[in-house]
Amino acid sequence: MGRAPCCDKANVKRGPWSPEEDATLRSYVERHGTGGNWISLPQKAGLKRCGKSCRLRWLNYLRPDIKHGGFTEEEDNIIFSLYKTIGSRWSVIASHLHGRTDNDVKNYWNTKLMKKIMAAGGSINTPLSNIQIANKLHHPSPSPSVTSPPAQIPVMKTEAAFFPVATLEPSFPYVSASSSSMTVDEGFRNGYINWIDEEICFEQAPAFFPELGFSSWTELLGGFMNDDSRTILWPNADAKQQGVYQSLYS
DNA sequence: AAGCGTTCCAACCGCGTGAGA
DNA sequence: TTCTCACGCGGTTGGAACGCT
Repeated sequence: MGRAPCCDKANVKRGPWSPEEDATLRSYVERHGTGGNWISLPQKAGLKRCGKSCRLRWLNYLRPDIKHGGFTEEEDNIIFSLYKTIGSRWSVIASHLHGRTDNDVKNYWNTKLMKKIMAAGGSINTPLSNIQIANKLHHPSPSPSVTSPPAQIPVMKTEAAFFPVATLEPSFPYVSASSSSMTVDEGFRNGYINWIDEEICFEQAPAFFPELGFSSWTELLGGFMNDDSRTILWPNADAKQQGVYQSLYS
């Protein structure tokens, strides 16, 4: 059984928005705000649209602070840098670009920037995402893979247990400066590890590898490697001082 | 000018999350 | 504690616009 639809599809208009609909929505939101409820907004505003559709139209197109037009080189650099650090978390990336939406950034990346970078000889190595790690737990495979997992894998609750990303943000970016990077073995020896939940690290980790599809910590950490494949993109020192990181093999 | 393939982006879809009942 | 429901997100799709032959 599928998910219940958010609205009556038969009675709502779909497809491109007309200028009249744009005007109606803009006028309504400017006068009344969203009221914290997009679902009921279309009816109040007199639009035959799904609430989700209204929300998307407003956020991605009608909002007054939206920046339209081409991306600057500075924006390119920010997107590329963040993508390499955190992967396809478009809303986070967009939050670093004033006036850009996640949809904008995602489209720009998929249609232009990625090709531009590849054409320039760049490599696009992203961290092994939280979802990918968690996906391995729930969908173990014999051979490790760093390709994107199938969409919509229900792993989010597990993800939080593995990677306390929320604890780290907004100062989460890994540092890759040579002074802050080290080999995997050094990392373990020095007791910097890890992002992984304490209970799992200390009590369950060794048993996890076959199930996760990894044969070692090194393999798991491969997704966080620098381009030279020998050093880790390492979390910053602040996070360590905050006690977020604990020794695995101390 | 017509036909075809490609690119781009607005919009949709379905899921996880979190607030509140 | 459990359930419900709206929100926000990332992935995907459809079709208009564009470019090439």
